[in-house]
Amino acid sequence: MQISSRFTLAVHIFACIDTFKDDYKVTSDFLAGSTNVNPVIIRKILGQLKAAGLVEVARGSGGASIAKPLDEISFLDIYHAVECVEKGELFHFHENPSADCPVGRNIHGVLDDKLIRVQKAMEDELSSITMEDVIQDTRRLI
Amino acid sequence: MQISSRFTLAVHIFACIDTFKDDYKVTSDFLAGSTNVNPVIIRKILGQLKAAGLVEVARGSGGASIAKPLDEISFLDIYHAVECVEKGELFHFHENPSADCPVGRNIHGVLDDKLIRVQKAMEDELSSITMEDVIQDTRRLI
DNA sequence: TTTGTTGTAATATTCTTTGTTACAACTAGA
DNA sequence: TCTAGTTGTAACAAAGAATATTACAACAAA
Repeated sequence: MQISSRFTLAVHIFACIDTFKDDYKVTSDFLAGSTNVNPVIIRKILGQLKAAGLVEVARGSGGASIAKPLDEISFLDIYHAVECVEKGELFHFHENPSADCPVGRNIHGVLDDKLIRVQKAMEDELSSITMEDVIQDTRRLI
Repeated sequence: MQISSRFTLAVHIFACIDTFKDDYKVTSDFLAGSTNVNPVIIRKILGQLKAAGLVEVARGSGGASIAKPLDEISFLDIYHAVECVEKGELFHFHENPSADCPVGRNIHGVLDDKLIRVQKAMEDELSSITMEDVIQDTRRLI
């Protein structure tokens, strides 16, 4: 399985808010148009980003804005905010290895630290990329 | 979403084959018992590992064996063999960003290389761990 | 008060994973 | 050759997750 598109959606949302902040009120409908994703999904993601302190959303009057300097918003912040992976565990372990088998009994003890190493390598790379990088590349391309 | 349990299952399968190779015929039923997973699922994974040249499976008489030295079987080999992630793309990109929006039009151009960097960091770490490591730790614990 | 928006619930749809049943093809050994 | 046990695979079921959709109350600004 792949990591939920909520992640790329969230990055897209940030890019839109920053790009259009001076010219448009960036609402969930506006973002739904740019991403081609249902506005309710957008609102849910905005809610998660808001809960993580990454954006502010104007209830009633409408519109979203970015709550922090772009270089302080890393991909890892976004990834955690939108909960792409349950309980923070990248690998789905088979649930009930047999306790009667020497291998089944010890497979968690053997594997867990290795899986965490892999996950950490990925998260370290995520934390090295920020929305500042994305916005600079976006401006260059537009 | 998490990475399919086929990955941890495959590692478990290798550990079982190596541990029990001298004392038992390691069949899909045997492995189903150790992992607590349906034997048909086990056979499907064994089929994928066989297609990747990592194991041999005796049709008819039954039983699986490991096809290569343990230190030449990396987690990345296994991960690719069992196709945990479709098309090798770790991140699921939202499908149809709007071509009418400057951001939607360019989001792939901006994001793709960054996502590949993250994926590569993970795969590099996967390739640094081998079944030899797993077997040594398993023997220590048993 | 009107208008447009957010937050959220409820439900539907689609997709993927995993489980299950069934059985033909196969191999070794009696 | 026959038997017993196994693999490979198809077909289908069940469960779970992601995403879409509809609906509407709460809200804020003009």
